[in-house]
Amino acid sequence: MDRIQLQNSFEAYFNELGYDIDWQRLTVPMEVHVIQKGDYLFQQGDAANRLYFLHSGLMRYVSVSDEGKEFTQTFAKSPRIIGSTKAMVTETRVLFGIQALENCMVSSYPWQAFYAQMRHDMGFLECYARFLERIFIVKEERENAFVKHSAERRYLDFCAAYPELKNTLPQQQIASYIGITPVALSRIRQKLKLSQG
Amino acid sequence: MDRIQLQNSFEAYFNELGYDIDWQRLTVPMEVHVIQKGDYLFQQGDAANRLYFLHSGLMRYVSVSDEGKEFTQTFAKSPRIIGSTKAMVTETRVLFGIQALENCMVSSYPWQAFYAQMRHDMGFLECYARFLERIFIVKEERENAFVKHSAERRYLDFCAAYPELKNTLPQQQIASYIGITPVALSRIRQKLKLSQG
DNA sequence: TTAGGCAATTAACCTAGGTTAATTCTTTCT
DNA sequence: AGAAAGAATTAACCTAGGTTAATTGCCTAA
Repeated sequence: MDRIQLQNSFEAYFNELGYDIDWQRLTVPMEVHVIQKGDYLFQQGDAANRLYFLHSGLMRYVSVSDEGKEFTQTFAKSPRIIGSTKAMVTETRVLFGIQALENCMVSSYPWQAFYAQMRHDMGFLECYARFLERIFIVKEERENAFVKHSAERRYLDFCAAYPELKNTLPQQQIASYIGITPVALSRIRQKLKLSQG
Repeated sequence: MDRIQLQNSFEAYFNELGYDIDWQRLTVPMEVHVIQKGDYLFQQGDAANRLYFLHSGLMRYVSVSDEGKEFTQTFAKSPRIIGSTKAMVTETRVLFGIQALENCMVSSYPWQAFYAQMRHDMGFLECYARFLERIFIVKEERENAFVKHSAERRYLDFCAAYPELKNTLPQQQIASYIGITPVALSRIRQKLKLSQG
């Protein structure tokens, strides 16, 4: 994939929402990142104030607590916008890293410059609003799950939501997405196996 | 407060962000709601697809689990936009109710009609994006708190974030915001009292 | 003024999930 | 094929917070 193709598929991702966007405005140079499985696009604590787009591959958002425990906030499957909205918007350091679970192809723009050019485009603004609405709703649903559901229920929900990841991902990562230890996940799986064949 | 004043203070809230908004576009009729302390603006399960604005008073977002336990998602202090972004945007039933903790004055517009008129205004679209960015970041911070911090730490954070509510709110509500039972909160307070005067 | 009702505290007991560590199962590397 | 490293399981024990219930304190209404 060359730069033109990357640029095209980035634009196509937005255009699919059906808004009219004038991409001629955008002259900020795009960067390309090739991330090998296991490596990080950026690490927790970096100044990652860029808009990233995942062209191919699978990544996860992972943050580490003071006590050194990993928590997986999200799995992100291409094609998709990725990055930290908070770090982009508030120019603060990012609270999680993004790690490649497969070899990944990513492109990016510096957000401030990108937004300065695109904010004059109504179609883009609406797309951006749709994007923010969506990620907000997902976060709210996750808050809901953590507060109201048991670990077992969260595991079952994970299996339903990501049937393809259920068998390919190491269980440590699944556990850290659910918010429990690998030991506890193993116990839960054991229990489920016994109770329903 | 008459309707004109309510309309003005609603508009002023947006205008303060510094974007230029042409409110002439907005012809959808505003509704006014006076909610007595303890009553609900809307209940969990309602079709609350309106944009609400809290002019005066204090409210909380409260959702009830299948087992009948209350969870307080947010406290909202005037002046502020309130309501369910998810219910507005996806036209689904709302997953929480909004209860008045003091007598409250609220105005509202039907979101679909409101957005249909205002989406052609760039200033409004940018305001809306700023709003969505902000509520997303808050949700993300809360996710973070639930996953990484103990109940004790969440209580201390609550006290720091809402010093004025700490003493006026019944402890059941504080507990339900922190995500624990009133009994557990009482225990935590006891422990803190002993350990540091 | 007192009775009734709710909020908060305290205590005793229970449970989901954490911690540590030993064991087995899988990969991968040579 | 065999060794070494990592992933998952299992078991024993621990802890934060839930549950139930009794006790106390506080407010309100007759």
